Amino acid sequence: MNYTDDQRKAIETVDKNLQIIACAGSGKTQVISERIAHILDSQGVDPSSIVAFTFTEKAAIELKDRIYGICQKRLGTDQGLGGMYVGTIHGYCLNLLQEPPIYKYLKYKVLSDVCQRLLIDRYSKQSGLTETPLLKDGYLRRWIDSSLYQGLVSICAEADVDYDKIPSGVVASVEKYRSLLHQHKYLDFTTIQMEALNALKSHEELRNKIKEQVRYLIVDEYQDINPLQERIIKTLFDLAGNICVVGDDDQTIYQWRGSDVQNIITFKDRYPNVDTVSIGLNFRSSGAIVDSARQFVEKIPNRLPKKMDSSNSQSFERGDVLALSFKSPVEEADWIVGKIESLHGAAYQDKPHAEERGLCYSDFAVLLRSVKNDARPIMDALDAKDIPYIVSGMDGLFDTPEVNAMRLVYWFLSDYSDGKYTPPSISQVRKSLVDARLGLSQEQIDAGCAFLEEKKKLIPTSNSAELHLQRLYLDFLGTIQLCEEGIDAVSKSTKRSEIAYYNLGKFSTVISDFENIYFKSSVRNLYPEFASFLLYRAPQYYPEGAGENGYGRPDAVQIMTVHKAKGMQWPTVFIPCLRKNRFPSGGSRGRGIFHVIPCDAVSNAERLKGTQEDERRLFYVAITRAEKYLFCSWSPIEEKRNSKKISEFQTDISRYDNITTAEPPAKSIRKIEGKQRHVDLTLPLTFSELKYYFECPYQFKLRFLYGFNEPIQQAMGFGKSLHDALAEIHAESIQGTTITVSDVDRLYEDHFFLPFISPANTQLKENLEKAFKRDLAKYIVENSNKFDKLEHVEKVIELNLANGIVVNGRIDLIRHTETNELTIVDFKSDAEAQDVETTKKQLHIYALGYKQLTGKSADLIEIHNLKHGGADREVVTDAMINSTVQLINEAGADLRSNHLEKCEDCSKCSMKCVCKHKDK
DNA sequence: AGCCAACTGTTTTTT
DNA sequence: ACAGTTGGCT
Repeated sequence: MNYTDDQRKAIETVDKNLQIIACAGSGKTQVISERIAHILDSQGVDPSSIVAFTFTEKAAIELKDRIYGICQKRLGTDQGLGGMYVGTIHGYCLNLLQEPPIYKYLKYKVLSDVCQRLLIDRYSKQSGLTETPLLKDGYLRRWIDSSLYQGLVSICAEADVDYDKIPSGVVASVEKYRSLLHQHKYLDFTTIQMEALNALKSHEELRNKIKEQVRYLIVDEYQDINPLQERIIKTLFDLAGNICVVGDDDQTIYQWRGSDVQNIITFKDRYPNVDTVSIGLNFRSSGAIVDSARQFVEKIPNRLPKKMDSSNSQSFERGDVLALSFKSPVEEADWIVGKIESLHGAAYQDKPHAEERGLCYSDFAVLLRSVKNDARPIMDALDAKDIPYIVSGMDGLFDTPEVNAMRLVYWFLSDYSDGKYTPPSISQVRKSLVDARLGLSQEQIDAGCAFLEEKKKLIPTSNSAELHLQRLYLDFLGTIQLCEEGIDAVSKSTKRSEIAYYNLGKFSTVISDFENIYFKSSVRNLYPEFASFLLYRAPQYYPEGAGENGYGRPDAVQIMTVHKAKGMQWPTVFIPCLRKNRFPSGGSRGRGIFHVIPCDAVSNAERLKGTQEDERRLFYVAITRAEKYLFCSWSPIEEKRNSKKISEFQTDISRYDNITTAEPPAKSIRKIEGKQRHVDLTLPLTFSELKYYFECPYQFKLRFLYGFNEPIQQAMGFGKSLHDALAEIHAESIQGTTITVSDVDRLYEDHFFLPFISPANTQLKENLEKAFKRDLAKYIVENSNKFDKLEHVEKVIELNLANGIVVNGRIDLIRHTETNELTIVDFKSDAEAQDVETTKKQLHIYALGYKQLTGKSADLIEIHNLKHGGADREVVTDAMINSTVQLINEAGADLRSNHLEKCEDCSKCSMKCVCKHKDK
């Protein structure tokens, strides 16, 4: 590959600290990958001395893939590369907290955004929510201000905050929230980083471990780092000694979420011995687009100096870049769809000298400031012409008929009413089930209604597990004998069944989120709480997502926000709806965090409110997504007061020479056969996912593509507790500590945690406690003679297969036998009813992954049953491993083609309620 | 130019 | 829920 002088300098500067300013389309990922390969190659360092942070998990996968590719080609091997850390800061911090020498956080669970808000609301007083005073007067209110409070608790930890300026009531509330998290053993995304920073600063063992291991720190998207993350980076740098940050101050788009562009602007003043390289040649877009983008972004004051040029990899003809006005959104949408039709199939070269191909629907993107508010007319226009599209970010899961029916089901069961809503009758529920067009017969619906009426009677008095929300959901779907194939029968559109199942699966996820927090409520209270959640809050928490599921790349027009589009590119980009108050955004009004804390308590607080400059950077990101065709447009919405005027950005770009404000007369466009752009898509899988595929491919689909979940059980956490205790035993043994039966009580205190057990169920709790101590003691007695032969605990492996499949997993234990055979060990508590054959496949994958990581082959695999003691042992052979690899490859092919068939044996399957056929 | 009632409502990643 | 924008009216 040929590099420009600047790119080459960026790649080869490894002994000094480095700041790379990478403009849009400048080949940033390639340069970072090449630089990392260069470090490995020329410095001869161990891959595990490299830590690279990316902004998203998706970016991490892409970067890793690129590094592996280069190393394989250059060094002829990818051995050991799994030891490198390439991933998000969050992921790295979580690893720090859950790997030796820290054991405390093993039992902690990461709280998702939705669950965090549920927790805050459920414990509205203990979380500090309703005790948080406003600056004027009054307090934050339950349900209404919880998302504000969520923002507040993160800002307090993530921003540079002057606590002296924050009202003491607010400080006390945030402290209450943090102790609530600890009490329930939760980590939210902010706390992960906060605690990791504390550990990095004060845990000497951890500091030594990192100091020994890490040499090179690389931070991508450095402009979107928040102050807390910067503190983590600085602390790591002090231990590692070398840092390279990559970013572009012009593309800072997450400042409203706390990222601070000052980090990149002042980087060279804050770190020693820094070289700066600006890579500014744009290989993506035509000269006209790059010129326009440059003119547009140069109006921002205080930018880092940089040159921006186009390599002219796309030619420009007048008319390729337009800024148009229309009379109404409908007219605007119709024009867009017309343009898509006229360019569909147009001959296109992805790069100079590349083979020509015809443009496909997936080569068109519609980028919006607000999908929720502006996507509708465009979707309607695409629907009218039967053009496939994918929208991301639309609300409306709860507007779909099938989810609406399920919401009525729970509303009916709960009998929930308040000033605004009264519960539906069974006939309304029946009607909603009919309207959902799920292919149900009269008899099936009758059976379902009878089931509901019967269960409803039990709710006020019973606390049976049968009545927990998820159990009842699956039982109800089983009673009406729902099956995916049945749905097509009533509908002509073939996709209807997948969409309905996807939405119903999402509803199962909604229940899981809710029960995660509310599981211990009595059934009597659970239902009304859930009903009010479904009525008031859930609709805003969950986006409609059908369409983006699956592992394939559908040939469809993409409709998304500019934020989502960051890092992507298309031959053709539409940026419509450029109205005043929309783009640049008029901003949000109403109560915000600065009604709770004063502005001057947070340094650089402006950024959190959103400024014109931020909007300008966002628009710059939008236009630089286009390769050749860029169509900006606007139209007034007559009936909306604030939507009648043109965006100042549209006016601005209309002045530029290359931009044409009226469409030139149509020319004939040469069309050839369409072909989707080739992209190597890696397919990341974890072993726990793959396990379900091995059991039944359709079950995999139900769980991971649709989102169906199993009911929560009170004993959940038992196997995990044992597992965590074993991890500590082994890790401490490797350190030379002698572990004996006398440690069991301490291990019990540190690791035994059952998040869902009801306090009333003392019998179960006692039994599990005893089982925990007994199993652990038995294991120590039977195995402590081998504790001096351990090699690794909880070894992370990443298995890369030739066709882009990457399997992630963790090996419980690796040790030697008396005769020095290398053994891969896995522990099963009796509660985990995993089939032995499946476990063997798991260990074969681990054996292969271990070989890829270390070059060493395992001789044996060993499966321990902790309840009964003893272990099964088997010799590892190439034939066994090859047949497992074969199976994974088949799985990959099936996943990519969405060909996930039902298996024969449903007897043990917990998903059979939503699988079995009508006639069985 | 200044006043005021009517109107209106963003973006989302992180295990 | 609330506060900034808009546009009609003085």
